[in-house]
Amino acid sequence: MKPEEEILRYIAQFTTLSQGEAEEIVKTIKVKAFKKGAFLLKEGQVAKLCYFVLKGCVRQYFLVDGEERTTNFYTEGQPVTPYGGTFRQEASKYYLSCLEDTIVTVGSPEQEALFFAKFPRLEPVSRLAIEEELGKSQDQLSTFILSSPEERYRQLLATRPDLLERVPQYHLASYLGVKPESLSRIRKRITIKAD
Amino acid sequence: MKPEEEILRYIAQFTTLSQGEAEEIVKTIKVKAFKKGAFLLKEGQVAKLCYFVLKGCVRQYFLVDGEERTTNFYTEGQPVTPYGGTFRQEASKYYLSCLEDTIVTVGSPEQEALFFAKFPRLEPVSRLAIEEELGKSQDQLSTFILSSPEERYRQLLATRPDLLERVPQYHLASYLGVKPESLSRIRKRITIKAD
DNA sequence: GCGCTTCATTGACTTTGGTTAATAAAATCA
DNA sequence: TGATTTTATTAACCAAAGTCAATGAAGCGC
Repeated sequence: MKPEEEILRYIAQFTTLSQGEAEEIVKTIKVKAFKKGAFLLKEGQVAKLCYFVLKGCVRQYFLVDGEERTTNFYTEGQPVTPYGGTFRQEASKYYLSCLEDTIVTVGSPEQEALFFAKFPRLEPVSRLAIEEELGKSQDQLSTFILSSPEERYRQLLATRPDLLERVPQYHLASYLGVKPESLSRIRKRITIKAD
Repeated sequence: MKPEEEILRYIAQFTTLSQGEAEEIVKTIKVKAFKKGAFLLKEGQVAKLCYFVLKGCVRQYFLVDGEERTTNFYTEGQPVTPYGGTFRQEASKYYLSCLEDTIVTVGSPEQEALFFAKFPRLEPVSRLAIEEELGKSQDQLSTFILSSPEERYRQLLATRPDLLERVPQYHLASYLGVKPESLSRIRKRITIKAD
């Protein structure tokens, strides 16, 4: 599968695209590659662009007292919608940094307008997609917040096992809201129980 | 302010409505009243409707081992978008229960379609509104996960002090991800420190 | 208003995560 | 490869949340 096609798979969740539409979309979208360690967004910048990960892994985090707090990992097939992305034009508190060499599509509000002018049918579909993301985010909020760190780790293990492979543990710890030492102990506890 | 106008205030965040649009909207929307203790949604039901709270308070929660875990409180001026609301027609794991006598607007996908047919200008606006909610949800996730329960309580105190008045403490505890006993101790710690 | 039920607080004890520091393992790079 | 840096684990100790149980306070129904 060519990386560009990843976005078709995503759209296919919400609607059935005609052959022509699919080809047009692949032609229309802008693809950009980032090296490991590169930033899609830095704190203080106004997020003007939206992304969709075709390949690689992007980590979202912000700083508290100089310490990084990871809030999300975006991997293949996930849209990256930095808060204030299109509507509020505010300085972002988030960083978006590539944990691997990463390929994304890039969308600006202007492109988006052109895109919907060309494919008006997809405007409501896009709303559905965002509603879906909202639902997921709220689901994550509830399952994560109301769980212990150990439950959160198990949850992560169940839902995104790929992350355990490709993301350093101290970033996962930050994401789970614990210190690396604690995550280490949690892992130990779990393997002992598993015996 | 008539309760119906609450929804105009919400929309005004995202766009400026003409007099005529505002009147049409107030005429178009469906309003429904629920008694304290009534359910807008129960686990296992397919959420077909979306709500917007005009007056009162709705608690969202789900069950883990028979125990309620509160994930949100919706009060005046907040949209209630149960996951799967419009797109996925899946059985919900959430309950939506009224903590007070509550007045909401009710929207179905069909009504929504009619609505956007009448006000096509508002379709992209609605998308912005949902993006905004998504951003808030993600922000909430990050600030909550990465805070201690005490910080979370202080946060709640700062952002939604009304909830402390109108919601029983054990529901707040559940919302903060701690046991009622712990919330009690947190409150004690804080008042002692405040001396 | 009285009584009952529900909710909030407190105490003793356990479990778990934070902190600090040392060490081991792994990744990186010259 | 070998040396250096980064990341992961372990230990000892402290603080905070969970658990269990008892007591007070508040809310509600009759």
